[in-house]
Amino acid sequence: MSRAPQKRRLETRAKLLEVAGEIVSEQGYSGLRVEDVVARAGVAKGTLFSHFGDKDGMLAVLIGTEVMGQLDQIQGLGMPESIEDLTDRLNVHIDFVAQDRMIFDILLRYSGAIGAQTDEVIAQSFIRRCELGKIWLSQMQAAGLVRKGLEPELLAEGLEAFLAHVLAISFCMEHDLRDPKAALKPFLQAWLSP
Amino acid sequence: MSRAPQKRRLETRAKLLEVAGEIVSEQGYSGLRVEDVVARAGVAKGTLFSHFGDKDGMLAVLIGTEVMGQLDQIQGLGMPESIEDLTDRLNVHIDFVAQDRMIFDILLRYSGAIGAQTDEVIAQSFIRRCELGKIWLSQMQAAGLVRKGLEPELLAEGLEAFLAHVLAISFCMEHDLRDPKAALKPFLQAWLSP
DNA sequence: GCCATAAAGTGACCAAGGTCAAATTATCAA
DNA sequence: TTGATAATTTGACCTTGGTCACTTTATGGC
Repeated sequence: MSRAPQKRRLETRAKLLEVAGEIVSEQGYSGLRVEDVVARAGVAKGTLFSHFGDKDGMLAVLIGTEVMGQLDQIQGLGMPESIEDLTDRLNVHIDFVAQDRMIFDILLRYSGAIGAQTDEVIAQSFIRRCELGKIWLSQMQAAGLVRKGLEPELLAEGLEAFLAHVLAISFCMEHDLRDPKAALKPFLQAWLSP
Repeated sequence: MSRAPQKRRLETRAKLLEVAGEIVSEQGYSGLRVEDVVARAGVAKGTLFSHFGDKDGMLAVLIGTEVMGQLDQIQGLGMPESIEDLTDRLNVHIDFVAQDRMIFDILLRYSGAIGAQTDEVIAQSFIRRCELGKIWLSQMQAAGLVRKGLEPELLAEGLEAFLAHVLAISFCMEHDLRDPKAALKPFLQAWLSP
């Protein structure tokens, strides 16, 4: 018979994430190397992979946690009171995604069906993110505004794809993020009907 | 002063793509190794990287070429005559994207702004793909049908993201694929207005 | 306390993408 | 033809993510 994950394992996991977060804040996501993480955390390489599957898995948790933290803050403020307010909040995420091309890739890869399966904490993060997306969308219905002066190619592309992602996933949320198959039909109908 | 790329270089490039295509058809995209490609093509590793930058760059050209070929075929048939016809054509792409998770990643990464910069041939491919997406969308406005029985997680996810991609990019096409910034505002307005 | 068993962690090893200084080949002017 | 220069290719070497048989540590029943 199997036993629940023990205290030590949870501590190791937390330590790995803490160290990874430190390195990211020092050198950015693209400067994050598995070897550095395990060295600083004082564990072996295999340990990291036994916790997160692969490097991207760990990044997904890191990024997801950061997004989740933002959502907690933003949602704690209640509904947006103006377009400017809404735009500011949207920009938090746009800036985050624009930081590094990798962030968007990881978010996309681990969101939706697959992301929801990997980690319960992250799944909740994405679900909340999608709920926020819906709120934003309904708020934006009356406006259609977005911050001007988006700068480099990276930002433009990240924004474009990020929005597509939010749009797609906000429809999945009408049904169940874990079952995009079931969400597909209403998604198409809503989009394709006049 | 600089000289134009010479015959030999173009032959080497063509050989690499030909060999890579062979290996993909034998073993799928995930079975494609740089070492195998250069070995079969009879060139050194560095040559491949000097041509395509990285492995994904070569894959983008390969996949882009394949997509472009499909578009040529499909567009050669003229406008779809029925929903079934349209659905069949859409399914060609869905099946293609569903083949391998990697295909979608590459398509996404190299499409849009960045894709348009890497390779003129590929840029044309994406532009035509987006044009076709618009045609499909206008055709589907009256119907909202899509093939049932989409099977594994991979397919569902690939489809979801693929659609999001088409949706976003079809709006970019209203303006200029190379300038998603300019396309963003109308994209949002069209989507968010009642 | 002691043993059986499961959980957690280890680190040598591998795979495969990517780099780059040096060698080779092609081109052109004199 | 030949020397200078640019284009192209080479392959030894490196980096880094990822694997897995094995060791260590914790837990629960007796």
